[in-house]
Amino acid sequence: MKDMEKKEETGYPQGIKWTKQRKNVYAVLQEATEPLTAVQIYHLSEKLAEGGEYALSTIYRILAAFEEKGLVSKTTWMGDGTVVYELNRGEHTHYAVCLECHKRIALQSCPFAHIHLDRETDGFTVTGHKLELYGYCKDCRKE
Amino acid sequence: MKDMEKKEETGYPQGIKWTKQRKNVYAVLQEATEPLTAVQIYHLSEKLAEGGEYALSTIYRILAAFEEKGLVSKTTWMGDGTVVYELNRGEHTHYAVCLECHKRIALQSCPFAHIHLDRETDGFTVTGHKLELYGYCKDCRKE
DNA sequence: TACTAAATGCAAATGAGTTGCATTTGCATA
DNA sequence: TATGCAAATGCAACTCATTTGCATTTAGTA
Repeated sequence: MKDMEKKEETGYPQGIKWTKQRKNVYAVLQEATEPLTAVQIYHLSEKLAEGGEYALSTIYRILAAFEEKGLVSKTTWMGDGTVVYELNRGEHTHYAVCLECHKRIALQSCPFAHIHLDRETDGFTVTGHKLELYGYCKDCRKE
Repeated sequence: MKDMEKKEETGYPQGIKWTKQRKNVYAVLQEATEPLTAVQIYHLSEKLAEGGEYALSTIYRILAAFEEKGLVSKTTWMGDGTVVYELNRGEHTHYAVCLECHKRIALQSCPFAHIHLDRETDGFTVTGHKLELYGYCKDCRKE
């Protein structure tokens, strides 16, 4: 009871069992500047753990648990279907993907910010969207 | 030489070896009203073949070949990463996906038809895009 | 019609992700 | 602080989609 405040001080969302592997996965996601694959998260977490070996299946279970709690969102790169995870920070980001070098460039703003998407989809209530642009980045652009 | 015209009469794009399995895959794709998975194409082609058994690996190889020739485009449903194939008909279609029943509703038009997407992505030349809307269809909408 | 490179079938391999089960561990409570 | 148990973990085996090597067949040409 008296530890209630202490628990909140941890900075971790409540209502989850905070094992060391979960803490590490969470830390990895917080430091990430881009969505990551499960395998990337797995390697980065093991690096944080220094010597501790993790089971990949545990990473998948942790990510599934985080997703269920609304902590993490799971998406796929549209181009190739790669599944990636990122911390749910409230905003959403779209990417432009270079067809040559496969680099991803985050768009500063969502092109739909001021567009009503639901106009044409009669009967359908739009709650979200995903967008990916394709083309060539300035390094790969053919001249 | 004298068969040149006959070959063109087949209606098949030239420059590819037209085996019976390729003809069937092509026919399946032409009849399709939606992008299909490799396994769906596999079953539908076998149905067309009436008794002839196909190797699934052949279907994958045919689809890869068609894609390389620019005949087919391979994409993924963004939501779940399912890989699907469709004939390259020049136009592109976006879908609204119901989060409840997973039905896909094709949008009649592309919201970007008259929007310049490249404005904000300085240095990046946009050549294409993918969009998926999420929400609830009229049957599943919560009231 | 015969030849050859490309296409096919088959079976085995790969890679991502999942699952069952025995063991370990947060964390709530006594 | 010690204790108990539900939840989390590790491991290995499994599934599912896709790929690959290799021997055989076949379309299209010379």
